[in-house]
Amino acid sequence: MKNISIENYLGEIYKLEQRDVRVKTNILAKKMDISNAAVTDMLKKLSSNGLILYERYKNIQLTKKGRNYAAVVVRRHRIWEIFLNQIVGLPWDKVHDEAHRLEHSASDELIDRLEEMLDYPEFDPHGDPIPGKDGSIPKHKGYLSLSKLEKGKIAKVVRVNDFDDKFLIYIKQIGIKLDRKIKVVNILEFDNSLEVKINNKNYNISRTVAENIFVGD
Amino acid sequence: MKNISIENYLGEIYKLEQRDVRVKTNILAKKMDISNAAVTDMLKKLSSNGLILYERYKNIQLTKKGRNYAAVVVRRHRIWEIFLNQIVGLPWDKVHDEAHRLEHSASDELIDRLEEMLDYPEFDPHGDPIPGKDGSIPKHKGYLSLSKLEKGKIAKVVRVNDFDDKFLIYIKQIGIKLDRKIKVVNILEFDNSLEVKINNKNYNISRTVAENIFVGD
DNA sequence: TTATAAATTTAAGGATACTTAATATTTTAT
DNA sequence: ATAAAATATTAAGTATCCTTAAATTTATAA
Repeated sequence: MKNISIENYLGEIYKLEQRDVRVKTNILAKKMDISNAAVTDMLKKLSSNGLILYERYKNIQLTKKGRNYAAVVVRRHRIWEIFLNQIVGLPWDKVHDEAHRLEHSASDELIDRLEEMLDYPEFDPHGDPIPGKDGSIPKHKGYLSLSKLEKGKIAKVVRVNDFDDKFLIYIKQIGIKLDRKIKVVNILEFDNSLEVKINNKNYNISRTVAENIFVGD
Repeated sequence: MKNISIENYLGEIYKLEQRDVRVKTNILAKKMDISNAAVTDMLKKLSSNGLILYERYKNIQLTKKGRNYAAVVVRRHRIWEIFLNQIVGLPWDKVHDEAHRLEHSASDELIDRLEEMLDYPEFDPHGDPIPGKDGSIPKHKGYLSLSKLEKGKIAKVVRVNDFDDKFLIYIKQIGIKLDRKIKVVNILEFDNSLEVKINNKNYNISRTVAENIFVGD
């Protein structure tokens, strides 16, 4: 039987590693809203199961075995997200939590069937890649953060960070969605915020917001 | 947060009550493949939560509160079953187990959305009724067990018991599905088995099989 | 450099939902 | 009616995954 707790830890670690974040007890505890002590306990368990490399007080890393398993978990999650968005019609900002609960419950056969229904998508509704069965990860072309896009340039949104519903609701409200074109009109020196043009309207967005939006060709 | 274990117990008790089966420790233990002792423990908990009426060594019964909650659980399960069967295209004999895992994970909003997509169905793929939000239970017309149908009569299948995949696979293989017409050609005295006509072919089915198939007008 | 802050781990303990073994009660068959 | 069988409960214990508090280690900043 699937160990839901282990799967959740692996998924979180995997997503952090993908973003090149150093994975530490503290971060995991905050992500999962549990105590640091609980995380330490579980890290020992993951380590003894050969899923992570772990030394006291050091950063942790997935082993090959751990990464393979984690990719399966993340794959399930993202396929559910697309399914809920495209087939069921749930809005962008609702699919993450729902998929998080469903991701441990579906059989491999069901996930495969959903993937088939969706015609083998490469990216989920937030632009996050769907790991293949072999663990391979699709890449966006010309990928960079909106906060790094030069003044005057235009690019299209290919991914947004999905860890905060309120953020998603906010950017949806100003017209940001996948494939939408954005122009950086100006970068304001005094607070580093950006003036951007979306759908022919100008908005001022904070640097923090821009850092969580990613564009590509 | 939902207590999955409690929900599973309530669902099982509810389904037994619907079939007018006396609900006892033993039956629950077998259904859920756990020890009698574990069931006794949980019955005390359900009782102290006001979900069942429980006295040592006696049959148990859902309270109003317990029945309302159980109806929600069963409702979720059966809506998932129909969704998996009709929208996702899973076969008859696969949907039960899959739905059982998914039934605790979906939000109320998702269940409502699935129900809407399915155009508010009354019965699941096995013919079991979907409890309404108010706990009301749709009824089949002229409902009775195939084993009670008189010799020479024809009726259509409206429900089959779903507690055994192998049973479902067997009856599917001889052409039995919902709305299919069945004629009782003969009842064999020496073993009470039935000769039935399905799709213009004759089959001999055991009394046990017939008892798990239900027909109506 | 060193004091302080932050992060991490250890220790002790709690809730949940199981287990097996022993005991108690009810049911069934003679 | 009563012995045997079946069922149910209690008791003791386990695994999992959390908690808080105290101790340890690492990082930061004066």
